[in-house]
Amino acid sequence: MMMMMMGGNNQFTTQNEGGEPLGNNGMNKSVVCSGREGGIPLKKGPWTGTEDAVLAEYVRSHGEGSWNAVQKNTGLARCGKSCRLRWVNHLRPNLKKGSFSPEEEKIIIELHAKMGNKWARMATQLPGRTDNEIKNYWNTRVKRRQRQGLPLYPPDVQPFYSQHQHRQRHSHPPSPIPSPPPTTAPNSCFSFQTPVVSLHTSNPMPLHPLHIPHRPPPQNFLYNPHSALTTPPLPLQSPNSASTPPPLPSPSASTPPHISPLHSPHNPPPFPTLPLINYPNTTTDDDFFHSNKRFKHDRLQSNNYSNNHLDATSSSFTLPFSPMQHYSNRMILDLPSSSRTTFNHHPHQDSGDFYPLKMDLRSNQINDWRKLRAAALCYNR
DNA sequence: AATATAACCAACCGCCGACAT
DNA sequence: CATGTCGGCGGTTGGTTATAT
Repeated sequence: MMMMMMGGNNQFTTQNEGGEPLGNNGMNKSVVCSGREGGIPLKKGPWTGTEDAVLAEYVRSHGEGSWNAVQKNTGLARCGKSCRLRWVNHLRPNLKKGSFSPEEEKIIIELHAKMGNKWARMATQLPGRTDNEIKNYWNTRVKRRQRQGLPLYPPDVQPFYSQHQHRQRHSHPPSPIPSPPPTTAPNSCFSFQTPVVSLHTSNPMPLHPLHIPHRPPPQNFLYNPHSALTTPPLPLQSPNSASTPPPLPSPSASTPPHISPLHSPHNPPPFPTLPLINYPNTTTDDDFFHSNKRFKHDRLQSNNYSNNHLDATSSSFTLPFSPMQHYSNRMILDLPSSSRTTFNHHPHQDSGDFYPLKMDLRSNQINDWRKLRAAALCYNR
């Protein structure tokens, strides 16, 4: 418990005697997962390692799907949606972590040019990557390119847009930036709107790296939830950008120009917009990325990661660490995964491959998360 | 050293379609 | 056929960290 208080972050799990969450974290808005199932108040916010272990063990035993059964059968105070998301984005095997490789980035750009914001579909083309990762990457890229006044797509990538828009999933504009309603402006400027396309690729979903059969409902193993605290939110920032680029020609003669919600003769964009493709003298992606300090840093981290971590494609290794054993011992640091602690972990001394207590640290503070995940999955295998 | 900004990331929300009842 | 449930998807939010000023 003392270790919970350590570190550069003052967020830590607090709970009362019954394990009822006292504090909240920033994610804790209105409850979408009904908030309470079977009398157990559902927890929100960052996952702890213990919760991860419970979920991973459950999926290992019973297979994917029936996510709502997780809470019922394990006592894990998470709604089915949350369990599924956690599994898909963090716990399932063969997930790649770390920065995207240049090749992956190129693929993402090409895929986005082809299919727009179809993150899940794009993820099927990038083994080990999740739609959330791709989405985050793209959104960051959009912001960065906009701020830099650079085109979203490199010159060799031509966005391909369909004849008509797909259904709009939401009534509100899907833009990360407030924008006027779409118009029929003939010229296509940089747009945050989803350029939905007619997909030529009907690639089937690749086989799941870990084929987990569905199994009948399980025996229960109960779990005691915990909670997290938070800090107040920060104000949003408005983007600033470079000069307005010249209008672009339609991507193809057979397809109508992409309609930008940011550009209209009647509703001029509230801020300069970017072109969808590059101009002759603009910086290429690679130029930009390699002049980007954060990018270099990420590459460095990525290299370190690949040097210090196991092969992402490997899903069949074992560790002395057993998450469930750890869980059952209840000798845990059940910090929320948003918590930071000065955990005495030395990446260059990992050769011992023993990870005490880490199950209950935030996932992104666990350097060898893949090992941890694999350990959870390989337990008792 | 302190503050501001950018980038990254995890997780939530609402909507939708498929399916069961 | 209507309704409810569940799982999936895309958009968005907000916390944390790294870097710049």
